Amino acid sequence: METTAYAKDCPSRQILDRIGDTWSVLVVGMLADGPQRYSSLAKRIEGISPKMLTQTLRGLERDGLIGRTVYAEVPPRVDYELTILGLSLLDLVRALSRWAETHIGDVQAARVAYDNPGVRVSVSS
Amino acid sequence: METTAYAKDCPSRQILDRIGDTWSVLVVGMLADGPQRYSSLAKRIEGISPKMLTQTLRGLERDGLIGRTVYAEVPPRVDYELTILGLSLLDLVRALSRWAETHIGDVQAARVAYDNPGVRVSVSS
DNA sequence: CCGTATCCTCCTTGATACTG
DNA sequence: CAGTATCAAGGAGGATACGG
Repeated sequence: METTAYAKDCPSRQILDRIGDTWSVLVVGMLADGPQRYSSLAKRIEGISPKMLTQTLRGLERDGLIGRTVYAEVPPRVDYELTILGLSLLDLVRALSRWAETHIGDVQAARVAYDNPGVRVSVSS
Repeated sequence: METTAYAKDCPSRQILDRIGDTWSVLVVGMLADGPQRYSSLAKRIEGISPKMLTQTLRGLERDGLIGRTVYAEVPPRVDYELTILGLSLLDLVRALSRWAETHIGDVQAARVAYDNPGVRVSVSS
């Protein structure tokens, strides 16, 4: 029952959980372009609901990956930006992207092979 | 509705999905020690159910990350091992671990700060 | 403008019993 | 030994209406 003492404490798992989260990665990617407001992020990240956007931003802020600045203006204005730590994570995400772009071909080929057992490529007779 | 054209096609997302998966990472980590049988993995990965183990192994196999070898013996014997591609992914996972170990302190400190607003560290008066 | 509150649905996972 | 089949439960996420 108590199962995975591993999953909870392990630093890698905590980071993986964040990095494995779709919206978090997208938000960090967007903020790579510079500080942005809530509404800007909402518009640019297609398909995200206010609930998920807020939830994602709070999580990233809590982990010290992004900063949140409230301007005392009317109408209200809130900017989010990457922290140094967030920029460092961005590097990591980009390393991941590089790996993905390099190897996705192999993965997809493997999938095709797995899904079509016994089929030879480009051999008709 | 159709939302994220992004999420589905993007190579990064596909790899992230795999890497973000707890059991997949654990299995890959176990196989870093060399080829192993199903039962060995089941025993060493605490808390995993046969269903999830099989499901995870199939997924990794389909993506070309691990190989599966069946020996015609009695009792049955099946070995799993990392492929070259799987070893490459292992490198990536280790890079992630390194980042995590390096920065987890910052993240945890940020969390404490976030969860205890206004509290100053080590200042009692 | 920047969110929060609510409801609801699906999907993943877990537990467990069983088979080739 | 190496899985498969089945069922139930929980939580993550989407849609949406409303508040400061």
